[in-house]
Amino acid sequence: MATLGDLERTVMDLLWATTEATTANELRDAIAEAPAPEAGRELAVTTVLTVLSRLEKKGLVERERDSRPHRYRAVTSREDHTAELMHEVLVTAPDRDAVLARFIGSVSEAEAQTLRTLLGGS
Amino acid sequence: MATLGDLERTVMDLLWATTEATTANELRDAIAEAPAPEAGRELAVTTVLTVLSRLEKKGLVERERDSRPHRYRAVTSREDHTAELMHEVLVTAPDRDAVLARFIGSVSEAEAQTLRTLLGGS
DNA sequence: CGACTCTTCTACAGGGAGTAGAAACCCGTC
DNA sequence: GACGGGTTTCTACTCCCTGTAGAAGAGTCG
Repeated sequence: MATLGDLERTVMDLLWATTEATTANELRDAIAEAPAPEAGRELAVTTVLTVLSRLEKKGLVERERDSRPHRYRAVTSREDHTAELMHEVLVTAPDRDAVLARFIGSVSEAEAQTLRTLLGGS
Repeated sequence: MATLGDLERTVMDLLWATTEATTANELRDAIAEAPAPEAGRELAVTTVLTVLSRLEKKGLVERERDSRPHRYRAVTSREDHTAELMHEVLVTAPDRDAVLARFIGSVSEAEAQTLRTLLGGS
């Protein structure tokens, strides 16, 4: 299961936040001007590039190699990725129904309502 | 998010498979005689003890310190643990409803049915 | 060609996990 | 009360992942 480091996570969050393909330099700047938790981290652009390469290897990011400063974009949306992770976790247990039962117990009422709607009648 | 290594996972699987508190030696033997993936790994008992200590530190395992060969047991059931992990993953995304929508799309029909039942009418 | 920018290579430190030996501990027995 | 054998704790080492970045290589525009 692809687990992300802090910086990798930060980069993915930025990529997920936009539909535009982004350059390493733009990401570098975005990280520097980020809010609270990431408080102006002045990273070298090579650092960002290394992280992007690793994310690419993990299949989370793809790059446009032909545009001059390469541009990167997330392969899947954050929602797809998160849902996929949840599913991966789910299938690690033999008794999935039991897991789902506990899981349902842990979500808010609003989320439960969302689920009812999603699951439709029948 | 407490992510487990291979051996840690193997140990947890064994502890989850029984309600009995188990000793390091018993675990060592169980691993050696395990099926397919774990094909007879002859570990030193100290190795198992180290892993158990780490699992204890992670809060996944507790031990009976007073019984002579210490006995270990899983703190939560596999199902609880898995459901908790799923929830942790879910809350990493800002748009949880969207994640749930994707998630529902990824489960089997049988599981969807289970969810409908769990969520009850209304 | 030359200067500048961008990318790739290479490297290192720090931390988690697998693995286990050495040392310390506990208890029953001679 | 010291000895021996099983237990537990300490310490350590390796490997891999992640954060971090410099040095070297490559592409581009004048």
